[in-house]
Amino acid sequence: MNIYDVAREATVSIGTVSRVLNGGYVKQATRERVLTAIHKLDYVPNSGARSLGLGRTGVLGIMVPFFTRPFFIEVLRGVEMAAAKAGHEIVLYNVETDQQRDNYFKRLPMRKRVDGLLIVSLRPDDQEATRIREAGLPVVLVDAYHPYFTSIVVENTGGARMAVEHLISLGHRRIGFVNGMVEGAFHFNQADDRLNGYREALIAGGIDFDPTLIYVSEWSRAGGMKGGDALLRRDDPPTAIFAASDLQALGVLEVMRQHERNVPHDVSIIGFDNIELAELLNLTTIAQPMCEMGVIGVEQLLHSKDEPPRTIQVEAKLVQRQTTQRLFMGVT
Amino acid sequence: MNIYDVAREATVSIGTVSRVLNGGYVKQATRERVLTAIHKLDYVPNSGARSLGLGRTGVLGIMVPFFTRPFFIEVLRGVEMAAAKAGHEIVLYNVETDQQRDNYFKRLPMRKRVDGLLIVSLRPDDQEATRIREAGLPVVLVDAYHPYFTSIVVENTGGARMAVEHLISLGHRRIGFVNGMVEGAFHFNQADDRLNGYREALIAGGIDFDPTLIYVSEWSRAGGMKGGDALLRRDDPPTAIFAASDLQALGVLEVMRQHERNVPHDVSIIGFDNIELAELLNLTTIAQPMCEMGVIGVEQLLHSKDEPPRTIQVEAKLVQRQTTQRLFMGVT
DNA sequence: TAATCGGCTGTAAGCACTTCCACATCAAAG
DNA sequence: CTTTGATGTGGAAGTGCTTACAGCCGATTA
Repeated sequence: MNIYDVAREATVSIGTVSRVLNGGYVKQATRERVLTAIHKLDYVPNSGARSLGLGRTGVLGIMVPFFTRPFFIEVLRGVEMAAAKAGHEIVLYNVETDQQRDNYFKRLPMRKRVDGLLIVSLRPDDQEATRIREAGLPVVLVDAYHPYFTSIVVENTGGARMAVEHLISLGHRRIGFVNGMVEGAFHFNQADDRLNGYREALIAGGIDFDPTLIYVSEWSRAGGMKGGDALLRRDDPPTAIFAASDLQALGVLEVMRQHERNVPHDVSIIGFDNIELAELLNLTTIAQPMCEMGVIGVEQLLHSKDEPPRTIQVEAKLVQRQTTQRLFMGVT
Repeated sequence: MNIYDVAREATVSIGTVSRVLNGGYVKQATRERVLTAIHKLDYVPNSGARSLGLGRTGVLGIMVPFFTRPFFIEVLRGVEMAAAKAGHEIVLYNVETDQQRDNYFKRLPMRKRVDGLLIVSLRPDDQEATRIREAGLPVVLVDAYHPYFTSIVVENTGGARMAVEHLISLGHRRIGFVNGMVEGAFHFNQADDRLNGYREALIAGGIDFDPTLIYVSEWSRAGGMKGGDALLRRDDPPTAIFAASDLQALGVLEVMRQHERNVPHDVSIIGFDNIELAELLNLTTIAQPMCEMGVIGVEQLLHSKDEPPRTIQVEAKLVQRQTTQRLFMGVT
């Protein structure tokens, strides 16, 4: 079942069938004959051959680490929506190991399996970036930054500052920070920015920056638990904790519950991301428009072919819920 | 940059290059020359041309409704793991509307873009099934059943029975059921099975089956809230509620909290699925091996080409947590 | 020395499309 | 009645790969 069968059925040439399919001069009567034949034979063009002739595939790749984490799911949701709307399919490249990451960065761009590649939370090094650019594949980064590519990031520094300012405004002065870590060679670079925001807010609030109040862990609930635990065991545990992601914040909450510390009475907690669970558990957090970032990413991928790369910064917003409150001063 | 360039660089024919890539008789010295050329030119075969010549694509399709829901994410995780292990890519076909569903069922199988298609929680009607089978594309169903295809399902009836038996064993006799509904024309058929399990358990426990204790809603938290609310407003609200999915159970929990009913003291709640959130919120539930179902699905897709379709039933397990307890008999 | 054989390689024919080019058709214009 | 131009159409080349087939070479065998 191929284009020749259709051509024979409709008594036209394959060129005409192709023109009906792709748009081009075809007389109305002929077009209808061809369409009838297509319908009758239940013909659907072979997409491999199509992309070979066309030079494009109609497929967008999305490369993402640990795609089951809520943040990535939300981005993915945006990507899927935008891609579907534009008539593109998406293939998922999940990255869980350094090897996978390197492998994808090395081969993916030149295989021409996808028309464009969206890279989430992963940063190519300069050599990889150069090769990708030379391969000519459109690439957009989401939640990551590289000067060679259009990048979509939330205001990480500003968001973190906002979180800590919020805590300071509530009277807290000993503020712990559970930051995210570089997992393998994935080159997350959000952690640095959020650390800067944390520091800036402290300094602006006239509070000494104390590195021992910082715990660096995986971007996961388990990671958050480690951080919460470490901070809790101090002689002078912080009265408030800022976690670099909601998932980590949930881990901190969990630890507080285990140790029977009341949140927010004994300790205030604020996260970052505003995943669905945050709402469910009433977690105060800094929201970033995750889904929208995916949408913007796809739009950039599709509609800004030859424009120079630019960085699009999206806004972070404080979402106040029940896990932060004014510091209770039993004794000054 | 194509296979001819490599052939020229290595002073061999394209046939030899192809043989190096795909395995075949090539003298060691020649092979090395070719590999050097490939490396030097940074050559990666064009996958469109490859699949055209090869007749297969190395891609698996996964068709799934509302993929962001936790259940589907878990299945997807299994699918991704198994596909990656087998060296296949996956393309995601998300279904949110009847139109998308029909469209995919109509065209997907004959486009040959994928080597196999995994359909999750969606049931083709007989006509669609016939066309798919005739197209010759391997198809496996997960969490859905059709006699034409290998299907992987949890023991829905048994699981539901287990849930209700658990409640009965705790002394409950007025047991509400928030079941899932058919959303659009998606033909979920789990709801019927779970209803049967509910009924069976009641009858076995000598309890009258009361249809007014059943509320049918979307498979979502919002749906669960509606159900919980409806059951709560009765003159004789149930002392225990079984929800057909954890997401719905969470909605019920939410409503109970809003109305200041203590769970499990005032009312016991049990869900179905055992999503990650269930553990987080201490929800008693019936676990189904979601991730594993995805893995099995892919394995079946890849390794059981010409075997007759069969139904693989996986086990459901009761996971007791904190949302169910023995009925407190203030007054008999 | 000639026949045979296995390892290795080049050639060319697919695979199923798209698209360029040339040519045909037909109406309006000259 | 011829020219022009727009509209339609068929044929063929091109897309980048796989693989069947035939042929070559050197070593083994008769």
